[in-house]
Amino acid sequence: MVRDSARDSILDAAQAVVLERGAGHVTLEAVAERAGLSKGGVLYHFQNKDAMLSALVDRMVRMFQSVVAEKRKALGDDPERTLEAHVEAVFSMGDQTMNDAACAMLPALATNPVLLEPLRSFYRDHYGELSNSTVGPYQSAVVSLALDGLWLMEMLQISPLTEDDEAKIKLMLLRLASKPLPKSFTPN
Amino acid sequence: MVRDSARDSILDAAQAVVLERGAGHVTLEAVAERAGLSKGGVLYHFQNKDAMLSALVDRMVRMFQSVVAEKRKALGDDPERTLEAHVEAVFSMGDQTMNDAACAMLPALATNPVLLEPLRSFYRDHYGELSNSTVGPYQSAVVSLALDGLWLMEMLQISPLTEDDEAKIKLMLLRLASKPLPKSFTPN
DNA sequence: GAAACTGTACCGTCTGGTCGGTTCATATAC
DNA sequence: GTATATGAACCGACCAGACGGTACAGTTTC
Repeated sequence: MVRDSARDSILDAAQAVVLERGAGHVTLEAVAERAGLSKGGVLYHFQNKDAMLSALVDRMVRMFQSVVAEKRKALGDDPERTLEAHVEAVFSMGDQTMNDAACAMLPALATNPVLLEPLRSFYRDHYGELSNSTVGPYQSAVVSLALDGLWLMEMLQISPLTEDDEAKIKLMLLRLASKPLPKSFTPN
Repeated sequence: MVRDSARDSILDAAQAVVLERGAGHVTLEAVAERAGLSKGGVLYHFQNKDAMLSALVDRMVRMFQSVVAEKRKALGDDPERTLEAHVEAVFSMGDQTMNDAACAMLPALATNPVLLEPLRSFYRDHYGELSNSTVGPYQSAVVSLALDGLWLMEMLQISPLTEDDEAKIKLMLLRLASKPLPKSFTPN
């Protein structure tokens, strides 16, 4: 994880602005002020606003990918266990980082959905890999969707789940990610 | 479902604008043009922009609640089967309506997260009810989170799932919503 | 003719983006 | 070792356009 300090501190500032004022109020001036420089300074580092928002999405996707890769490595780089790695990754991030992820995606979604392309491509790859899982594509999808649901809760800041709840849910998801369900639960 | 034709057609137009130009480009003028009247006309029906976005959220939450209520009734108004009703409701909506729901929430999220309060209150109630389910709170939560995940996919327009996939997933979720998992999957 | 509705003109503000500086550290020349 | 030059980082004034909102006049409906 290499940090270009100037660019990264601007992106950090942008996320902070999302958190404090909402995704629709991410202006160049607001970001500049939060980052401790002027609008001109921000535009020196990013060609335009879209480039900044795009970088925000990009950075977050890469970060998450690296966490997944790390967890996958810890599980022996077994393609059948990618889903487990995914579950581990999400829960290892914690609410804070999950919120950061939301703050990175929301401005892009608000101003120009095209900027979410890196995220879309990530999801395509991810769902593509799910067919390799021990538990089959549909059970995998359910687990994966539940993780996304957790993310949505964080994004809209409406999660009514306690940490204890989340720990229990993690356990259940880990088992659902590694052990096929009895036939009475599966389609066909 | 009572429709105040003028107000509702403006709200429809607003959702269309979200779909076509993105949540950040929902301006009074754009909505007016799409609805076939002028900005003044829109502002006659809604005190200001926030009121319009708020009405958008409100309408969607009420719509979804009524669908859930309908499905619950069809299942005999059994508190233990509320979760099943919820699953049925989500899948009965289809991609189109799910997308509409996203289009109703996104502008509020972008301009003023406070406007999402009706949605938050809905989720609080919903998760409160989950403890009554036959399948216990954690399994319920997993099912519910998966539904939210589906919604998120639609919201970010990144769902790589085919209709066939979704049908299979629905089946699995319905079973997970009505039959407790074997002990080997549950915490404790 | 009153109430409901719609259009038009306009104002003040905000925003993205441009552009011509300024600072300052480092490199090069002599 | 001093003078000159270079380039990266950044500032701040400014502009054109978009936006939310107001005021008010006109139209339609009953």
